[in-house]
Amino acid sequence: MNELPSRKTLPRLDESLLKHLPPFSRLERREIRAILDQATSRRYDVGVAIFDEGAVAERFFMLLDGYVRVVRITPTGEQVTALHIPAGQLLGIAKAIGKDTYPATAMTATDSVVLSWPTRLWGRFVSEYDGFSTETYKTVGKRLGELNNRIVEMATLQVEQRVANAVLRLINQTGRKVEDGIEIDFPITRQDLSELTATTLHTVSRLLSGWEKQGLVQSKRKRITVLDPHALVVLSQG
Amino acid sequence: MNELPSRKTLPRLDESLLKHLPPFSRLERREIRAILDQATSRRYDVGVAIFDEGAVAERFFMLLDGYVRVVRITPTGEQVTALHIPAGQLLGIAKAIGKDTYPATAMTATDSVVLSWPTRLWGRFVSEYDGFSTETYKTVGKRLGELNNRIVEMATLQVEQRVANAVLRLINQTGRKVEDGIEIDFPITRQDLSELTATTLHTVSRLLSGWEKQGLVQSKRKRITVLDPHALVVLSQG
DNA sequence: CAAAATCTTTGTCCCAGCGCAAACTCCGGC
DNA sequence: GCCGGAGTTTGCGCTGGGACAAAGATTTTG
Repeated sequence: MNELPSRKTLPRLDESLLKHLPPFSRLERREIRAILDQATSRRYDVGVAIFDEGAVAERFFMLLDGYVRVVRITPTGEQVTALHIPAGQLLGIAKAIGKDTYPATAMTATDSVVLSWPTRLWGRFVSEYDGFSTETYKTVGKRLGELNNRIVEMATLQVEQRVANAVLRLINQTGRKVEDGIEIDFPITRQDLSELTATTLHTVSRLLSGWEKQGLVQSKRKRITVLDPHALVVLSQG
Repeated sequence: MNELPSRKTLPRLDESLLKHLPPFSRLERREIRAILDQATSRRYDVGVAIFDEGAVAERFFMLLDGYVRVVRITPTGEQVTALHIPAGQLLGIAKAIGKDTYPATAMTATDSVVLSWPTRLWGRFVSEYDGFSTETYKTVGKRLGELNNRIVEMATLQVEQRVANAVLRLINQTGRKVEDGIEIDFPITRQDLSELTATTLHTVSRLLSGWEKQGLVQSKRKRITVLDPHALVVLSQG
C-alpha cells in the first residue's frame, strides 16, 4: 500500500487525484476543481466503520487509497463479507440505487483515505458531470455481478474451492508482486477469509496449512503470499 | 395466474397495462401510447428462456404477467437460481448497469407475457421519460439487496432454515390465498426449490414431507400451500 | 519486559445433509 | 385406458467440515 500522510489534514487536494478515476475521467480540470473543493477528505485507521448499515446516507464516498470490506451483520452477530472494494471506486452510493440508508456496513481493511460529499450533491453530480452516472452504474453492475458469482460459488463449490477462489480474487484485485510470489496487499486474517467464504477460521487455517505444506502459498500472521497461482486455479476448479 | 390469450398477437395494447407500473406511472397517456407503439408483445410458455446469459442484449423487457427465474448455469451444468422476478418489473436491463450482454439467463417459471423494446431505445427512455430511470435504479437496488440477503443466508443458515425462508419469500411475493392457507402462485418443483436454496431435491423433499406431517404445509406435485406461516417463520429463524 | 490481547494451529468428535439407489405417483398423450 | 416421462418419496451409508477445546505464536500495551 502506498505511504500516505497520516492523520493530519492532507495538503490541498490535487486534481490529479481524481482525473484518472473513471467517474471523473471525462471531466475538465475546472470541474474537477469544483468537485474537490466540495469534498471532505479523511483518513481512517484499519478496522473502523466508514458508515453503518441502516444509517441515513448523509454522504457518499470515493475511496482514494486502501481497501474496504462491505460487510453485513446477522441477527446473531456473525459477520458476512459481501464485497471487497479497492481504491478508486465510489462507495456508499445509496442514492444510486434509490435508497436513503446504507444497505451494508463499510469497514476499512487497511488504513484508508476517503473523499466524501454530502448526499444532496448527488443529483448535481449525476446531471452535470459527463460520464459520472454511466460509470457509476457500471460500478453497480460490477458489484451485482460479483454478488451473483459468489452465490453461484457458494451454491456449487466445496469449501476448499471457495477459499482458493477468494484468495485468487484477492490477489487479482489487490495483489502485489513480491520476491517469490504475489502477496495480498493488505492484512487479512483467517477469520476474514472465513467470513468471505462462509466457513470457519479453523477450516481456513487447516486449508492454508495444507497448501503451505504443498508449497502453494506461504503465510504469516495476517499475510498471505501465493507462490503457485496456477495450482490454486486448478484447486479452485474442483 | 390470469388467463391470457395464448400465442396469437394480443389485441391492441391498452395504456392501462403500463400506467400503474412504477417505471411508467408518472407518464402521460400520450407518452405511454408512444412507448406501447414501439413495444413488441410476446407470450412465452413455462420453462423457456427469454434471453440467455452472455447473449448480446438486443432488447429489454417488461414482464406483464407471470414469473421469471433468473438463473445461472455453472461450468458443470448445474443451475443456480439467483432471483425470482414477479410481474410488473423490468428485466434484461443490461444497459442500466453498463453491460452489452445479459448477465444471466431468464427462464419463465410460468406462462408469461412480456413486452420488449430494442436496446437502442434505452437511452431515450432514460432521458425522456420522467421517473423512468429513478424507478429502474430502485429495481436494481432491490435486486442487489436480495442477492445480498441470499449470500448472508447461505453463509449463516442451515438448509432447513434456508428452505423455509425461500418458501416464505415466495408466498410473500407471489402468494395467493386459498381455502386453508396461502399457495405459491406458480408451479414449483422440489428441484426448483433446491436450486434456490443451494441444496438437493432430495433434501427439499424430505423437509417438505416433514413439514407436511407437522401440518405446516401441504403439497402436491408442483404445488405448495403454506398452512401455518408463523410456524415457518419460527423455523426459519433457527 | 512482562502481561494481555490477538491470531494461528492442531486434535478429536460428530452429525447435517449429500450421493446413490430404488420404488412410487401423478399426469398427459396416443 | 395404457404407457412413458416427469416429479416425488424414502432408505442407507458416508464424509466434509463444523463445534469444541487447548496450546502456541506473535504483536501490542502498560
